[in-house]
Amino acid sequence: MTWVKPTTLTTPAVLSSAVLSSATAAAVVQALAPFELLLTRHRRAVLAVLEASDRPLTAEEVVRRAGVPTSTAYRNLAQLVEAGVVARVAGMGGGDRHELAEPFSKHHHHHLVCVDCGIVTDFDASPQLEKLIAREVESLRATSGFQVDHHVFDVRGRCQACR
Amino acid sequence: MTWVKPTTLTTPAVLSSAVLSSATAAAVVQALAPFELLLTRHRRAVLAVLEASDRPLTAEEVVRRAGVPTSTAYRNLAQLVEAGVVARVAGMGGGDRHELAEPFSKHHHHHLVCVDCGIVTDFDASPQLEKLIAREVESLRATSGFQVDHHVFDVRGRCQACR
DNA sequence: ATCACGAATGAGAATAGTTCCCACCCTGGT
DNA sequence: ACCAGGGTGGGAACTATTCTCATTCGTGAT
Repeated sequence: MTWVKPTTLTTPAVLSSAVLSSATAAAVVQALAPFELLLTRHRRAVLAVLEASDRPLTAEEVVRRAGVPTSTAYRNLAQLVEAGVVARVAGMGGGDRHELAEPFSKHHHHHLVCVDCGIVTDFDASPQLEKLIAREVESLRATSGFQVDHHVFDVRGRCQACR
Repeated sequence: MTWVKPTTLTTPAVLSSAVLSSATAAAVVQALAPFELLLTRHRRAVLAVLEASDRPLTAEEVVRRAGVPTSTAYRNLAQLVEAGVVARVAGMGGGDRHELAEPFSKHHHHHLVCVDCGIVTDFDASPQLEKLIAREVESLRATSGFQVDHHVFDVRGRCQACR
């Protein structure tokens, strides 16, 4: 009996069950175009798990949840960050974390980082604070030679589970 | 002629020229005591270069500037962070950065992080913003189960050199 | 001073996270 | 069907960090 090549991956093996919302997909395609990047099924899977998660994910978590090979996941995450579709959140061990960049995610938010387990959860700051931060960032842009991309307001401590 | 052991390191070879201020040293000794950590000459050298620097340093920079062996530098930095004498600042590549923790450094400040070269420089936020942040953190402590250690307000972008 | 003992050291091995390499695959255009 | 260009994936290579353990140091008691 001759060996037969398994069915090609039109129905990929273990890819994420999460599906990228079509609105996001459309916006992402726009954002990727200038970089000559296509929205492939792997990139779609990566973005889908990020969109589905309520907190930023490590590269390894993305690999597991999206069912994408490690090297592809890293490459795609880096390219998506480059294109501004994904934001990297600096963690304190266990690697950096990733989430959809602000224009593509639900809304502006900040992070609660557990210094023990490294888990990052989201929270909203008061509008007052946001306004004041915006003003501060603007004045920094004016006075320093710094080209400001964005700001980070993270709170660090110990989550309930780790206490 | 018999071999003679070289002079012991009472005058260490290439250790940092920076000297830890005696006020800081005294406070550090207090802080280390509960952890059964001594203020050794290596730890003193590490703290001295951190105190002398106007920006947070990577572990490798500490190794070079303090003239301390790599494994010792990492071990000591970790212990000093544990004891709350040193603060780790999450960078975005090229490794985490370290500075004296707030009670031991000159004053409260925030960071300007270059996303290209990773250099971190310090800046002060307006008192208003600080006040508002403090209030926000307090309400977080109250509403979430989170035990808040401290907050991070960093601004990211591109430094003049990298533009 | 000397001793005893726990803390500290340091060279290299071991790990974790990430990037790189490169031959092969897939898709869209002709 | 063929070609061109981006995409893929397994593993090697790299980098930052932690671990291991025999040796040395520092401090407090004698």
